[in-house]
Amino acid sequence: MSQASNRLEKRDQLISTAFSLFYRYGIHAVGINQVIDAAGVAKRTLYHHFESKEALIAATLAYRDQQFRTWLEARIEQAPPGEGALLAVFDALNDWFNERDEAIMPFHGCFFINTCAEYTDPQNVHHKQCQAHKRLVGEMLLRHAYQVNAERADELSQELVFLKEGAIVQAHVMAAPQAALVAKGMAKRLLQSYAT
Amino acid sequence: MSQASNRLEKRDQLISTAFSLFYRYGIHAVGINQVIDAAGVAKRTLYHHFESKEALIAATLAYRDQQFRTWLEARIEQAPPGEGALLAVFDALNDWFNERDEAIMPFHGCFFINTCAEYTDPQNVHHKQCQAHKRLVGEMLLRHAYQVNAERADELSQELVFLKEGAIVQAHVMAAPQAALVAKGMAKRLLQSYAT
DNA sequence: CTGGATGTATACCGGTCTGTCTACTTTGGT
DNA sequence: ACCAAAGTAGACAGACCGGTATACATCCAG
Repeated sequence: MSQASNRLEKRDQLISTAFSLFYRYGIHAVGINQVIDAAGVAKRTLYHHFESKEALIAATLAYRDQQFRTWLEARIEQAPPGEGALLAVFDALNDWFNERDEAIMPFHGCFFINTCAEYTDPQNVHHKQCQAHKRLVGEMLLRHAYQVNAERADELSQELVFLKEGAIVQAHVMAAPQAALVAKGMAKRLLQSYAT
Repeated sequence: MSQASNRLEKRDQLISTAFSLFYRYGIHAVGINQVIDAAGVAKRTLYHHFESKEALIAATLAYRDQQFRTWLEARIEQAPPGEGALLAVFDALNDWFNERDEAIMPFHGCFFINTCAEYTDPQNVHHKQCQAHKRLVGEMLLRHAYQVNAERADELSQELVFLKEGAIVQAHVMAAPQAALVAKGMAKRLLQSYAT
């Protein structure tokens, strides 16, 4: 057993526990005491690793950003490049919504949209961090859109983002896990109109 | 001066004040004391009209549901029926995002999406109330979609809802008020493919 | 003209919030 | 073997939470 890392893992333990609680119950609704109890860690330890709750929130957003983009990138790479890759996004969403992919379970909406809902001011630190995440995901789609239609890649990827966000909201708010399939159908027709 | 209604208006005053605060800062972030201070009302008065904060939240959601649907309905009715009405939705969104319509200012995202983000469990009372609102808005679109393509009205309205939700999220999270125009462009092409 | 509904102001209750502090233990690299 | 880093448990501070209680004022309908 790696005792050495056991110590250093406390930080990650706190982050992943905080993420699970924030994601499920919302950030304001979860107190620091809940986090440390669930993580099985002393309060002092939390404040050893993080200056404040704000810092923990920032770390949680960074953690999820990494996890989510790594997951989506992997799902896309398994598909054929170009159109296949872009449609694979919606298959990935489908598995996410239906909690069929362990790597990204469970589903309680988009953590970043949810966080922006709690910090509605676009100038807010956390809101900005969510924007940065969405920008990176958008750029990911853009790279693949480039394979489909280089001249209109910006347009195409932007429109696909709309379908993606719409699907996530619909799946969460309406508890409609089939939303990804509707969005995929729309995406297919969109791709046809962009085919070169 | 109508002193009689002055009394009865306190309830509405509380609701509209609570809405403004909840909408801007999130529900969990706003305390009951903030609400009564902003409304200029005694705490006893709040608890005379509402059993609890939960009850105030419910009333706030009902108030916004009414306000929003009345506003959107009016905006749609001003446009020619059928396609015009459906496209008018996106013009309305455009004015909302850009805070050009006093009747619906300001813009901090969709109150119902935001509330679902704070109460992620679809079984939660408030989450369900948000679903009900979205269902009513969806039915509103459905009625107009029926004028465009009676056989495929369900499909069409559902797809327009995706564009609408996508636009709202994009406008809020990315602070991109032009999102409504992108969505309108997509909607136009969608309507072409549904034209009878 | 009186009584009940609605309002005011303010103190209070028990609990929880973030964050600090004390005092002690475990661990691992040098 | 030793010391700094990282950990533990838990009390504490001061603010704020939702909600109740007390005591009194205003208003209007029967």
